[in-house]
Amino acid sequence: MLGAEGKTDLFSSKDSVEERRKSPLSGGKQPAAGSRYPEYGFGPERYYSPPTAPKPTADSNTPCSFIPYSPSGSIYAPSSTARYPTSLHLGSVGFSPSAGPRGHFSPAYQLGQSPGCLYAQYSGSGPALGSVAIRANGTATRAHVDLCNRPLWLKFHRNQTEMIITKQGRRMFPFLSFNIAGLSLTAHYNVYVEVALADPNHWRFQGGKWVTCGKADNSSQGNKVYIHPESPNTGAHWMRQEISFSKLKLTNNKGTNQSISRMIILQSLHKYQPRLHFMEVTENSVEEFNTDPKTQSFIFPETQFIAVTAYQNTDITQLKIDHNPFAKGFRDNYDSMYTTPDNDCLTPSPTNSSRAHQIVPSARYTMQPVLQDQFVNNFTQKRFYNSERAVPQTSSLLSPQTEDGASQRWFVTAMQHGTSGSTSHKLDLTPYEGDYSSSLLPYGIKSLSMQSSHGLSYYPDSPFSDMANVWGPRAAYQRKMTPSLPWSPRPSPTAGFPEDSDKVNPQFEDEVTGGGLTSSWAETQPSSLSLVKNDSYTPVCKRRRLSLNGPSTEDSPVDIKCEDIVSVASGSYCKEAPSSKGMASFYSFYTSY
DNA sequence: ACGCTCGCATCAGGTGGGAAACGG
DNA sequence: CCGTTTCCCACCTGATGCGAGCGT
Repeated sequence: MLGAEGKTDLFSSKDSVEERRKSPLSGGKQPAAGSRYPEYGFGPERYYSPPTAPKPTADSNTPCSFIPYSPSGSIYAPSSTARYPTSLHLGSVGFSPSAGPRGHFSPAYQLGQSPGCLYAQYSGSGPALGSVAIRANGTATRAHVDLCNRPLWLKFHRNQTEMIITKQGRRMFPFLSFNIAGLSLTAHYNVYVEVALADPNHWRFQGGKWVTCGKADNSSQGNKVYIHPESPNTGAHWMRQEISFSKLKLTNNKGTNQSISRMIILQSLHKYQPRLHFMEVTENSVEEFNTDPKTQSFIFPETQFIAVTAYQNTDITQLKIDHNPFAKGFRDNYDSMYTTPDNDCLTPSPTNSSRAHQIVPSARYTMQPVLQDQFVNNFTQKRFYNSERAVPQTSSLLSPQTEDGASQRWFVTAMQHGTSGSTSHKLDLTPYEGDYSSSLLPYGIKSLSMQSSHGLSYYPDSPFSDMANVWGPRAAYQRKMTPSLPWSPRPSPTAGFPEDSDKVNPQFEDEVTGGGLTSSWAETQPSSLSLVKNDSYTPVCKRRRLSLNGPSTEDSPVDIKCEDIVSVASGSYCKEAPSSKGMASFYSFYTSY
């Protein structure tokens, strides 16, 4: 059930967006380039949803004006608009057996309606939204989106994700990052994220729990949309790499003049649901915002969060500290993290977790399910992508991408029903319980944790910039290209790199098919990783608050192992690199820090 | 001489903690 | 009074510029 959440299919095909807009920082027109990914998709019969969505209201200030199709469920429509019944939720009414229960790449569930509110009774039973966009020519275009860092999102979601909002704007963490497939290669799209109220309540953190406290302030004004700076761009472009919104900032400053392009204005203590939109545009309609372009929208319930000006739940705080590189200075020392009661999954090794995350290659290229973290590591890319872009998707017995899908459970631990009190808003992860023991590495592997280090790129932007160095113009343009005017000529990233299709597609295919990972390397990798840890770890005590929720130990072993798995998987990734030079770099890297 | 790579230093910006300020 | 917001701090990452070293 939960497995379907990682992948969502559009639920709204033809959507009139009130604030249809073009990015001022548009990318350029790009000749149709070979897509790295074929138009993967599933039969329309499985994802069909009403192609004709109701026209949105003209209330541009209302997030819900973007929501043409109510079954999106998780978005709360302020009473003022009253377009969306609060009882809507995502129902799991369809299941794709062909895709298999593979977690990240699990089949999408068809969107359905059923009693209950998604936001009020989040069961996680049918988060994936499916639908089919009907093209003008009558042929259905199927697009589906993967939430790249879904495992990390799930970690946060278990504790009710909180996002800091500040006057100057605070980046989201985890940030939104997607992979999409199924777009028209040549069609142009604007990609943007909208953050809408997820429910009608005002929330308060009380007694270690998030509880509702009155009604939400529906009068919220201000920008709720963040347009991806590379918009507009071709479907080929969007499908080529992760679509990252790492620069998206959240603010509570309604007076900010940056809000339109860079910030989304939210209200503290309100629950929000980010939504991804792909708006197909045509050259002729670039400046015509009154046209009615096709818009495909996606919702990932696990990205729901409560906006706060200060963290309330210390578990969330710890998760942020453990996973956000910019908060590395707040990380506790290794020993305490493994001896204190709260060394649960939320606080895996500051070292291994971060390194593991860093070492994770772009989810785009393979280990997405394994790599539960946000980051794409430029270190990894620098050292491995150049020698073998086809990454080790195939690498490891540790990969969650096992065909049986059990590995997915690695990244999802049991709900802590008693801890946050917001269980009703959490994904029901129980289906993932019980399989840890059979699929996880020995705890001892913890020793393989790697010291988090510096100089690593966490955000997709950087990785790509590094890839630029390694892959040449194809990747280089990703970063070096400056936001250009709409439709400005842009090099075709794939045109000059015919190998892309050869190397990347197979990977993607592997993802889809649940390509297995070789296990041989896993037996050897630990030693090197252990060495790393021993050499690099330096205990540092930092202040740390204790969670009001108390230790959540039930799943800690799982997460710990999970982290380790990532580390090991990363190692496998390294080993996969055919270049001995790359390996040398790898080892020197770890021994030097 | 020129171009390239590498390492270092610097700076901008992101992070959560904690105390003070604010407001109902 | 209490909950929330704001501000400042130390710490960290990442981008950039510069110079040294090396090869052509």
